[in-house]
Parts: sequence; C-alpha cells; structure tokens
Amino acid sequence: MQPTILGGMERKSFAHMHCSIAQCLEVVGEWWSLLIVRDASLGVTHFDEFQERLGISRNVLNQRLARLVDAGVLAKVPYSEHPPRYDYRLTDKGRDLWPVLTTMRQWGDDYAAPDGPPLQVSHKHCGEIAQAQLTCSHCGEPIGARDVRAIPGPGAVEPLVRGA
Amino acid sequence: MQPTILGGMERKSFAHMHCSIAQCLEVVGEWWSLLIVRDASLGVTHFDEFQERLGISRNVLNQRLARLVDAGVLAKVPYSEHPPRYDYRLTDKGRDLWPVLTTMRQWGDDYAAPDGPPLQVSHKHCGEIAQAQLTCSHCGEPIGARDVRAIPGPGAVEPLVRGA
DNA sequence: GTAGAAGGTTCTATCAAGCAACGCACAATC
DNA sequence: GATTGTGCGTTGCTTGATAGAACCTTCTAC
Repeated sequence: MQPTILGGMERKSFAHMHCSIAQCLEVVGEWWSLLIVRDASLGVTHFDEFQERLGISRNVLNQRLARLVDAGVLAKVPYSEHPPRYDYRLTDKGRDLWPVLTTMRQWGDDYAAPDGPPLQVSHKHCGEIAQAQLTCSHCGEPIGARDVRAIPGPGAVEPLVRGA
Repeated sequence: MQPTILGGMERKSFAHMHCSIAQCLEVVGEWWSLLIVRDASLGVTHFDEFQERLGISRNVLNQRLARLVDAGVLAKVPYSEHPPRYDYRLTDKGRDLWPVLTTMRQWGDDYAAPDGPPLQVSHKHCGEIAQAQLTCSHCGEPIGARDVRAIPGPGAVEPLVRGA
C-alpha cells in the first residue's frame, strides 16, 4: 500500500482499519511470521534453526525476526558477546498468540490432516490429550460462530458491523 | 517457493510442511484472505461490498475469492442469472474459522486497541458481552501456552516438536 | 592456518500487489 | 433508443516483496 520510505515502517498495511483482527494481522499476518511464532513456541531460538526448519531465505527471516522483535512478540536476548549471538524468545505478548496458533492448528487438523493431527498437546493439569474449546467467559458454555451477535464496542469508529 | 507453472496452482506454499497451522495458513494466510472471511462472517456477500470495505484492488479480490471458494471456505451461490450474479457465503468450513478470528480479535483488543475493542460479541445464550476463553475439552479448565506440552500426533512425520 | 559454525548482509531475477482503465451484460430512466 | 447506473470482473503497467545464492565477520576447534 504505502512504499517503504522514511525511517518509519510503512508497508503493506491494515493498520488504518479499526479492527483488532487487522491489528493482529498487522503483526503476524505476513508470510512466515506465524510459523516463526509457532516454532518459537516449540522452543526454537536460534536464527539458523528457524531458517533450517522453515526453509525460509535468510534475508526474509531476518526481516521477520526484526519485525516481530519490534512488535514485542519476540525478544532478542544475548547468549554470547564476542561474537554477539542472540536467542529469539517469545515474550508474554508472543505467548499470548497461543490461542491463535491453537485454533488454527485445530482447524487444520479438522480439514487438512487425513492421517490425523501431526501435533497434539497434553494438558499438564489433567494429563490428557486436550482439544482447546472456546467457551463463554460469562456462562462457561461452549461458544461458536452461531452463538454470538456482533456489536460495536467502545473503540468502534466505522460501521464494521454491517447494518448496525 | 514454487513457480506459478502448469495448470495447477503452485504458489508460495506451506503445504509441504506437515503442520496443521501451515495447512490453515495455506488457505487463509494470504494477504486479505482472513479479512474477507471476517467480513463474510459479518454478513458481507457481494463483490463490490468486499471491495469497498476492504479497499482491496479488484483483481486481487477476485483471486482471493476464487481461492477461498476453491478451498471450500466460501461458496458462490447464484442470486441472479442473466446477468449471472453470485453471493459469496461462508460454508461450514469457513464458519469454523470463527475461533481463529475470535482469538485474533481478542489478541488485537488486548494489545492494539487503546480506545477499547472496536467490536464485541454478545452471547445469545446468556445475553452477556462475552470473551471467548479457551478451555480443556477434558477437564474444562482454562488452558494456555504454559499449561500444555506438545507431543507428536498420529499424523506426525518430521520432528516438528523440538527434541522429541 | 584452515575449516566450520552462527548470524547476518548484499545482489539479482522473479513474483505478487496496487492502481487505474476497460469490458460486458443487463435494468432503469429519460 | 440512447444514456446512465450497477455488478463483476479482466487487462496492463508499475512498484514492491520474495527466493536464492553468494559473501562477510567473528569467533572456536583442529
């Protein structure tokens, strides 16, 4: 959309939209970004290991890591000076993307994993292999697309909800 | 990654990865795709309305819609012959992306909505403004990044889990 | 002193996106 | 019946992003 000019980071951007989904995509919506976060959440921390696992080219990986660090999703923590070497570690903000990764993973499991899910999670609390289920924070009932009505929130600006 | 050759639709692709997140991104990971799904889930059905709301260029919108239809996320249902006109409507597969949209929205609300969430949902069942909470399908407890251990599933091929 | 590992950076060819203009089939209007 | 408007694309051009490979630097190990 905007050219990459100035010190700022104008890029193809959804930022102008008053929508939290767009804001989220602004941070992790680029090619590879979410997969980097996924790998980070599986314990990958080094540049080369990201590169190898993802098969991403090094320049792009570098860009993405820098952006994610910039956005506060990853933190660059030094594990050696001379030569300077860094771990890329998830921040809390990054860890909070876990629900996004999880719901995506489960959708992929449902619709594109003929041989069964390649990855599962076991819940430390109960020890069982767990599915993550969305429930209403109020009444605790499972909640899905058909169970809700969208309404404008306090930060609403444009008519994001059709007709209302 | 692969060039765009042959009749097939080789594109920049994560499909080779044995990972459900990658599979999901394969379908909705392109620029705009998720925002199209978002709008569709808010009731938008016509080409022009997508175009206007998103500010996407028409050729790209056309591509994206075609891809989403191809992937079974949207369905093209005719509402007029002569001239042929179509609604783009979410399929069940598309509606099942609601958890992904919702978790992204909430993450965006948490980290990039200083004026409060632009959009909220009210739960039809209890009538309250709801947050969607991830809970363990087994024990019902809330579940998050720190509460789980990743383990290879039946469809596992490569060592997606580091060290295991 | 040569090799290799870790983490980048630089270069070029190719690809996709943005933008604006055009096309086309009808429906309604004057 | 010519003109305008609507809905849905398609085409062409320009610019930005990506892949891929080579290169560089700082160290450590042999």
